Amino acid sequence: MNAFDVLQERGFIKQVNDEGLRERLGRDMLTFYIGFDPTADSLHVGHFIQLMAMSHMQRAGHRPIALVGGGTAMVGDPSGKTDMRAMLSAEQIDANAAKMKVQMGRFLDFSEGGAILVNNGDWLLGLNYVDFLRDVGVHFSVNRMLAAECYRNRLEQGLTFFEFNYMLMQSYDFLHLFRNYGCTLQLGGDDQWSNILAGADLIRRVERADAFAMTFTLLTNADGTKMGKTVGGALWLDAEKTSPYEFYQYWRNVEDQSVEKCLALLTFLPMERIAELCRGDINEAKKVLAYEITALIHGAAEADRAVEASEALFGDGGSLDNMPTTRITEEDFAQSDKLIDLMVTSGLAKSKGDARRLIEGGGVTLDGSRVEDVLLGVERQALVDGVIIRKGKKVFHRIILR
RNA sequence: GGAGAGGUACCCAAGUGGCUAAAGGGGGCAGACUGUAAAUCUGUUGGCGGACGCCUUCGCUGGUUCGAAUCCAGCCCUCUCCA
Repeated sequence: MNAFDVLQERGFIKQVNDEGLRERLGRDMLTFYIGFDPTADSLHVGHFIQLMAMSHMQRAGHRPIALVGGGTAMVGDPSGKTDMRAMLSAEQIDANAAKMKVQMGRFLDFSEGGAILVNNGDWLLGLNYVDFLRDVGVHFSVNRMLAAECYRNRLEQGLTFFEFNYMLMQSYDFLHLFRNYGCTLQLGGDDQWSNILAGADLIRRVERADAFAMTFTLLTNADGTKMGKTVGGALWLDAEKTSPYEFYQYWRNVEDQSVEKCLALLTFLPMERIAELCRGDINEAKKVLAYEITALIHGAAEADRAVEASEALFGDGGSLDNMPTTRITEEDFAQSDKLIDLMVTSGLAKSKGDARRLIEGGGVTLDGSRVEDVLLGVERQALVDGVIIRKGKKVFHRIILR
């Protein structure tokens, strides 16, 4: 099946610069790339959707290049941002890039003849300023750049010349990959549209060759806000930063309206199967969604454990072994046996005041019974056996004295 | 460099001497209703102590005052117009 059709059917495609792309994807093996900013030490859901797209493309026979922006991260993309980004050191960027590659390995086959990983720092950092201006800078019209959507709000907030150059750097990346790997297609999030287009235009001008641009839909909730936000910030793909249980729960709680979209974009289930699932009990479809995504990111074993823990808490049966657990020591217990203190040490409450308010509001349960007394102490023996504190409907924590 | 406007809690935003831990909205958290969904309604949203209480907070540093987010001085930062 044509990779273009697969991506379109699944709802990935937002914009394409040239109608001829579909035909090319059906006829030739194309080399394409997506850039990833190594600004954090883990990928998140926003990257996830792009990795899925790359994987679909690779399965259809095209060659992916994953570009880590070690050079561009030194500047920071101003698109859609309201402030200049914090600048990262070269060491941080390298460390982040290394972690990201491991995560990408779940989606891409980096073996011989497969996907390629490159770092644009390799060619950007050594550029000569004047040469660059003469070779690349001449092809850019400041007037047009300023008119671009991606700079609009920055014109009000203030945009430094430093950041203004980001577009040239990313465009040069595309040109470089075209020259060295025959890369003719760049994919990315829709916020990258201007940057990607600029690169394709550069190739057309300098090399007189076809270059394609395609962007993906942003994963949003029904109300238009970005999906993948959690209390702690982003929903990370790294198990250390977002536990498989939390990850599973996030998808288990996705709003009904988004289930079908997420199944199409974030799992490899066949479209017929997805349609069938969504025609049935949407709540069951959501379980499949959560399981599939978790298995994709963390492996089937972790996904099973997340399901087990969830069933233990929300349904009957299942095992409690996978619940977030805090162990306290005899000294901790000697300091205080108060429930509110346990809630603070386990992270269920930000402060004692917070814990107290939660109890007063009737939001805390200890081993299944609602807590009424703010000053409640917990028995030593109960703690040795392990108590389960529940905050609200969904947040559980086990505490064991040891 | 010159002129003007402004910096208040997670965000937006009111407040211009005591009644202000600081209106209102958003967001967050919790309760009710549900399906671990959405929508809706209610409560809550600085810290510490059982409560009456105490401590810290309105860009920063000093000052005036019995008393300051609020008045004064200096400094830092942001925006707008001019150069």
